[in-house]
Amino acid sequence: MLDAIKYRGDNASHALAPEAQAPTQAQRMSPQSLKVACSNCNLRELCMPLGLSTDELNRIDDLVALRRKIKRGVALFRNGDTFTSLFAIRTGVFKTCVATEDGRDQVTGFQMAGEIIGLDGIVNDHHTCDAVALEDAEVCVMPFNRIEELSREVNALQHHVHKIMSREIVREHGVMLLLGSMRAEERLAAFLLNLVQRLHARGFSQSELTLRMTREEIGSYLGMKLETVSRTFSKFVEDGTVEVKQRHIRILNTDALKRIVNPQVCL
Amino acid sequence: MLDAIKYRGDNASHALAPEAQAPTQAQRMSPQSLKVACSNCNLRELCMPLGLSTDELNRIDDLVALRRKIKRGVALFRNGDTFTSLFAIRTGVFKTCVATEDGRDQVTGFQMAGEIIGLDGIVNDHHTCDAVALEDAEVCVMPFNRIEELSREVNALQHHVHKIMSREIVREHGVMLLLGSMRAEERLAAFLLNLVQRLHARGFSQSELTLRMTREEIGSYLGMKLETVSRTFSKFVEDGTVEVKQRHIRILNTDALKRIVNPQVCL
DNA sequence: CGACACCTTGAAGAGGTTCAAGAAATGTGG
DNA sequence: CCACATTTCTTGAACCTCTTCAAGGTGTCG
Repeated sequence: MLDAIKYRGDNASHALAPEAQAPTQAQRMSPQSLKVACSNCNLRELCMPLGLSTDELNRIDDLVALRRKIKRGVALFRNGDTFTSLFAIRTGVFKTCVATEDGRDQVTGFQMAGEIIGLDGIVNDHHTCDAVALEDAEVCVMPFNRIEELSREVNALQHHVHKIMSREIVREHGVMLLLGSMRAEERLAAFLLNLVQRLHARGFSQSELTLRMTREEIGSYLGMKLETVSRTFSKFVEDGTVEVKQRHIRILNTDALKRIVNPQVCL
Repeated sequence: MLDAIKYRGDNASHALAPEAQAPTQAQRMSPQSLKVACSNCNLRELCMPLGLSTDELNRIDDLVALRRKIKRGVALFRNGDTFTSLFAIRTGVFKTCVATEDGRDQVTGFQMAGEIIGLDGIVNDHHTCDAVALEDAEVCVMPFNRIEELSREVNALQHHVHKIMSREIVREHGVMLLLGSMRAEERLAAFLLNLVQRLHARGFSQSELTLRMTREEIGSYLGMKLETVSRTFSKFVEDGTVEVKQRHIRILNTDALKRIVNPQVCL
């Protein structure tokens, strides 16, 4: 499903241990290169189209108006906020969530480096969900009118924007499938496999990960109560499928997880 | 949520009783106007941007390569099919559904006149879901490369495409909320309210509708078994909230349904 | 008119929730 | 740096909603 992204970060530990992160490339460079520049960004392959000419690349650098740092727990945008920009995540993990009028809410996704958030705001010029940083984070702010302008001129960018939105639609189909037809164990197994796969695509381990979200947030995303999440983790531990130390997870048996998600095919 | 569309069809009964439908405008017109033309289409306000110049309108007419009739039960496209075009529904209702490898499937939506399907195919040039007609239907086929071409030149079209995709993302957020945090009664009530609202936006009754899908399909969409759908309908009937005669539904107490969906706010 | 798909209803059972209590980790202020 | 408050996580027990299995009814179409 997810494109096979070959990404080698210069500091592959940053998302697992961001607090211990070395200075980023931009921070280390000379003043003039402090200018925001997609063409230099080590996440380029994740959020920008491939195969651009140098001219096109230079123009795309103008897409990012500024970078913004978001402290853990703070919202990048909230339901009702005026929509102006899309955001490309540079570091950190976000959750997005929607709410009913009577206060229940639902996490609709967890987003990490290279992913784009804010697409929900385009329809009505207002955001319809909250995006909250689950750890200190940094995003590139891309004013949407600039995106539209530039994508009229750079075909690859235009198509890239369409693909990003389509990918989000397809991702949500997957979540609907999960919420509509899977049982607790299957949901959590699918969740873990998805997370670890995305982290792996970013240069991290295939078997170890640190959750950036609470059991309650996982539960909200997966449509189950936090107690059920906890119990299901415990069951996986009993079965010897994973090791759980609070938020640190080590997957001991990937195949077992896959079998849980897809009983028929894998058995 | 949904735009307040003021649409007056010339034959307001067609979606409720399509088999008794009078000839469409195009069918009645002289040969030269048989050419597919958005500028003439009585659904234009639903699927095209507003406020175009006549020049722009004429160019948009070229978007639709052809119209295609789909018999009830037949797929417009299937998971795995090569993606080439988006489809604007002229008449009829479709369901879209995704499937796991081991055969379980999940209805991801029901689409009706003026709505656009096929967006899932953009990311990987292949469709990832099936779109099946629930009754005899007709769609406008819009090759996606033409859409991209033209939307580089017509800003309103470009923005319209973005809005359509964003709207779909927001809609799916709503479904996730439903699947993740509502109970059976709430889901079915929300489903009925949504359906009747969309039908009303198309010129139909606010209180009566004919379901085009089976209990099983409703159940799949809402993440519940067909028996539970049936039982929940029966409960609504007992409570005097709706009248159910097979697939014909009459809503007797809209407020009661709203209260079921939003207990706190409405009580 | 008979076959088939679809819908309804009942009874038993499973899976997940709710409520409750305690343990572990994390953050804060002195 | 430690004590305390707070948040987060785990586990148990009772309960409830929805599912499963089963049977019969209704409607539709060739």
